[in-house]
Amino acid sequence: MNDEARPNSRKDRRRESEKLILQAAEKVFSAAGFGGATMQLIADVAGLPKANLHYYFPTKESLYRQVVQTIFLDWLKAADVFDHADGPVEGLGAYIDAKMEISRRHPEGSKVWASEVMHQAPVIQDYLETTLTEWTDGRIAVIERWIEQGLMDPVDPRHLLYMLWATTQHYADFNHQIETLNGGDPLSDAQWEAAKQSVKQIILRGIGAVPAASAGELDGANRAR
Amino acid sequence: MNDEARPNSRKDRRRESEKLILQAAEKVFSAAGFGGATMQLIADVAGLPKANLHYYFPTKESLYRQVVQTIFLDWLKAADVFDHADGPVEGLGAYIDAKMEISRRHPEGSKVWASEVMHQAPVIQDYLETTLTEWTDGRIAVIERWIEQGLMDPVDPRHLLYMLWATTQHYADFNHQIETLNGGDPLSDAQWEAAKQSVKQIILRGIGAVPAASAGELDGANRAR
DNA sequence: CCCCATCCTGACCATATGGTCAAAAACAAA
DNA sequence: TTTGTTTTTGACCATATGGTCAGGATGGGG
Repeated sequence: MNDEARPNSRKDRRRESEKLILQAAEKVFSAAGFGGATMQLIADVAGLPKANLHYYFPTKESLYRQVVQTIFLDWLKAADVFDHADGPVEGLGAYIDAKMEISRRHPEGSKVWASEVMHQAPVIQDYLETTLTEWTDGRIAVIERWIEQGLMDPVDPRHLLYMLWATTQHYADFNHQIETLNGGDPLSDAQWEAAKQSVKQIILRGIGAVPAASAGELDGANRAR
Repeated sequence: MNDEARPNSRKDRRRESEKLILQAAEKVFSAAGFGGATMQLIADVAGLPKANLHYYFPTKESLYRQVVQTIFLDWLKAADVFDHADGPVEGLGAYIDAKMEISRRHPEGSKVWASEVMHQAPVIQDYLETTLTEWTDGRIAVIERWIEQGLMDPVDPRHLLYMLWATTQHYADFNHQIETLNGGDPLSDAQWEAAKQSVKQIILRGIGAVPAASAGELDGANRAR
């Protein structure tokens, strides 16, 4: 009976309830925006009485903050693939794949994030100024190194990053528009694959990316434009 | 005295009032979303009593619908540059320039549009299904012709369009994030120019675009990949 | 078995909001 | 000036919403 490691400790159940509420909240916030979302609707989606939400999250804003925070952390984690790569083809390719996958599997989170930023980031401004700024600076350094190594053309790293964010997140934030233009159907597996390939192809070609493998041989040979 | 052509006819004043309200509404909707916007705040921004808004626009939703509609029409008009071009370098280049300029001058409109689409287009779904679908199909045909003429690589036109929308609108929808990452300052003239150049360079290079001028000479010579 | 902390919830409250309305003001036409 | 129409607006209403609270249920530890 007790071979199962403490199935329902107090902390566990609390964590489960919080998670349930957070998931419902993410759905509702993503579908209606912060202003349009109601605690009642979130409660209905979670299958809990409204007062129960307020037991775990004292205010609507605190709940919203948690949702946005969680999304941001997931986003950061997925961005790690950037580092474990020797060159832009591998690094950016993996990054695009990872972000496209997120856009496909969790479009709600992306929408909440987009909405938050569009509204002047009222609750996560500090994240933008600290964590995101640091992360961005780090990635810019990586890209600049790739440029120096002749692995890609000299493009403004900042705008390249914006382009990566824009294109990948577009498939989440505007999925409704994309579906409508697709005859009302969600993208098929093949179509998602095509989307990934298109994005990777255009961007990697657009920056003149060279596989890191060939770098060892050529070294700085193709440094000049 | 009457050399001025009927300065204040009834219709004129009505149009002016409507315009004033629509502009205020665009600001507020863009800053707070449909759900977060209040008629009272729109009225304050417009400098009119709230009841007056309801004289011109019976409901909040009708006002919102007008705002979105106007934005969409502006967007369509700007997209015409696409047609008056012989090849991708000129056509897509001009299109990117035009959309970047809109993102810079009227980020509010772009945000309202993004918000509307993110929320499943509750009020302009019909536009997506009719006008936007037709416009998209037309542009896809143009791009396919360019590909046939060997003016660019064979890329999926649909995903290319999404990429154009995503990258250009990103500078409007996420302008707050971009400003934060820019040290809290808006992009300077030079930075906007750099953004435009980066986007154009990467995309045009990414699709292997060739100036139409060289097409007359080479014709289909470089058709194969 | 009892106790106490944690958890749950129906009922309730204060406020904000979209929208209405009747009366006044403005104004063009006669 | 008079008249009829359009426009303006303060006061008002019904409702929805975020949040509170007191009392009850639950369940682990003694």
